[in-house]
Amino acid sequence: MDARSARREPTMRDVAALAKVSTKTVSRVINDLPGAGSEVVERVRAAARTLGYRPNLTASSLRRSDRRSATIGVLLEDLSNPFDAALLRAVEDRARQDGVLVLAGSSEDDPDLQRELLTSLATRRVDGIVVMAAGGHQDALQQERERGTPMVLVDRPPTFDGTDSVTTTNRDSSRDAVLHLAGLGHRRIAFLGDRKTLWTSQERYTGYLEGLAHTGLTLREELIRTDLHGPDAAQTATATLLDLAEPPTALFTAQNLVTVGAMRTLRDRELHHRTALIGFDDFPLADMLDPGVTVLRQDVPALGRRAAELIFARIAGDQSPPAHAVVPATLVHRGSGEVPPPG
Amino acid sequence: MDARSARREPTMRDVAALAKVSTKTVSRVINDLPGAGSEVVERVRAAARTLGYRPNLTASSLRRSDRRSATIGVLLEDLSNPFDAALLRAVEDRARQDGVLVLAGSSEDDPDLQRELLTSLATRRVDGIVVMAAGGHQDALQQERERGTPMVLVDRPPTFDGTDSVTTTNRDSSRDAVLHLAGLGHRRIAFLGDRKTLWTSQERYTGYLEGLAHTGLTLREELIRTDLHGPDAAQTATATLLDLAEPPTALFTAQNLVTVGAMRTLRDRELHHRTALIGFDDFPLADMLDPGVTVLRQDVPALGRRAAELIFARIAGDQSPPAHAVVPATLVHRGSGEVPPPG
DNA sequence: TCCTCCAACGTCAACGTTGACGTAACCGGC
DNA sequence: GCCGGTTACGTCAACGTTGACGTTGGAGGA
Repeated sequence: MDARSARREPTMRDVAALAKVSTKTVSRVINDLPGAGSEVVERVRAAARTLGYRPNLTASSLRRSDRRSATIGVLLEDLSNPFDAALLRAVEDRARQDGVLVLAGSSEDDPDLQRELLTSLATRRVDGIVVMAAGGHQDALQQERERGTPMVLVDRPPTFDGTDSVTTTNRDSSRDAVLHLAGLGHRRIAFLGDRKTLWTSQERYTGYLEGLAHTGLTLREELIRTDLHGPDAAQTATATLLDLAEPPTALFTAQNLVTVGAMRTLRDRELHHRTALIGFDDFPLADMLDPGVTVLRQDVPALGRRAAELIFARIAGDQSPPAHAVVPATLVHRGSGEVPPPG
Repeated sequence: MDARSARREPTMRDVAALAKVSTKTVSRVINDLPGAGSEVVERVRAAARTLGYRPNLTASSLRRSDRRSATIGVLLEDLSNPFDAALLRAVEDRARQDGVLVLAGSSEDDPDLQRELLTSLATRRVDGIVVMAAGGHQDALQQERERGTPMVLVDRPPTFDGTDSVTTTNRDSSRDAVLHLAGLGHRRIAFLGDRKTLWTSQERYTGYLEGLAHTGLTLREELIRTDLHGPDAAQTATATLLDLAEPPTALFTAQNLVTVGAMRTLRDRELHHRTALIGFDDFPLADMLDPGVTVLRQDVPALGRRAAELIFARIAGDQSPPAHAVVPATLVHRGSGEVPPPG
């Protein structure tokens, strides 16, 4: 019960002394290496058990030739965000298979903070890093990569060469959403997007444009709202859209919280059954609302799994050219995206 | 771009050679210790910069007298669960202040898996552990604690002595919810609970009983449903309740997913405006539903912050008697809990 | 002038472990 | 009985860093 200083952790030397062998032999037994007789193995095991010996991985990885720390870093934007949390969990599940533990951090989408976390991981000599790149420059990531650290980018691709990535079909799926709305007869489809610096936002906007172009709709600048930071901004932006002389009949909200904000305004104005809405990113209870919210659902576990597979392949020494995996998002029809235009 | 084996990480020796000083002096400069002249400091800094030197924390912590790894472990039930994710994030935020990184793991509420993760953390010599104890025995936790590892339990208290904990007012808040419902005139208040092995479930059930007792309502066994594992079980359980000859007029759902399941059934039967509902644990969009869902909201960030404060105090050597912090949950009125009994 | 003291360095060993290599004992074969 | 090979150990040094403890030179005081 005392402070940890009270008891000293037993070392191989202690075990060796008790088992009356050399530390090297203890090492062999602990690591299941050949070169120890069965009787000695038993003696060492017994000694380790009675002392409560547990190997010191930091010492081990310092000395080992492969230098593995059996630890990887996962740098996301915000661990409390359900999207990020699901990603982390998927990576963790894969890591566990290899007995690897995960150091997790939130970059807050701040390149400086990300750089700090990156060096923090580096000083701990992690075997690899899975990272959701913060907006703005990726200098720190590139530098880390050029030092040879295995790295995989998730959700957003690298702006430099030679690094694996796993992303969602942001552009194609956004286009599909617009096509779906246009197919119902909507002609004035608004776009509400997140911070423009985010790659995903840009892609989804591009997809929106492609959707318009494919259906021969003209782009109306007044129907575009970007840089919406959180639900409140989205809520007021939606209000300004609905106040237009010719308001949109359908909304494409390119991010989770933006969708929520837009929904609030529609609901306040009792337009939720008369204005179509498709959101990017699924969220819990989207089906319980009235109408159910039609969304583009990302396969987050697949995203994480893929990223984990890639990083572990690189750690294992895979030298193949950089992979850029793309995981499809699917349109989930729940009602809000199926509201027809008035008239 | 090659494998990491290509380039060797520069060490203090390399920096020392370039700056023409001893490694010890480099150590002094890196750690901002006195005993290095300003000119030498500059030379060493320059050398470190040109070589891209970064200290090796594993070697450092192996050698240092305090043995700090500047890393703590956080073992939760499921990192992808929003509750757990918010907890992790709160701990991370506090940890960052001390330059400490967080090793995160999901125990799946499985004591064996938790034990494995625990030894994984132990071999990495983490400075402390924040853990959401898995149901069943806490032997592994107790053993780890008895070895002297600083430890704080969150959300569920220890079944052994001498360890800090942070929990929510499960019992009192549950009682308040029942009192609130009874105050509106409800006489048949059902209880729907999670796995009975969970301490939180038991507490919430006890609070329910206290609530009944305080208002002179008699306990009706047929209104109790426990061991509901996820929304589906809750959904069917709610159906059986509503099929009773004398169905409940109010539901107290003691967990997140149970609340969701109950809501689905109420909605299916179009009883959501006629049956009162209070749930334990808030969830996103609870206010967007119709009616808004009245919940007992736990202050998850406070829970995490408190746990982090406790663990860092212990790591810093705090020897005061075990603390058992309790964070209040608050009743958030949104409508579903304010539905009066029929008649 | 000499001695003390301190700042600014350096030397050495050790943290717990493992790679490289040494060695003694034993086995089978001729 | 000797030789080559193998098995089961042990010895030693090193991984990168820092604590303990030197050493040096110069400032300052008596």
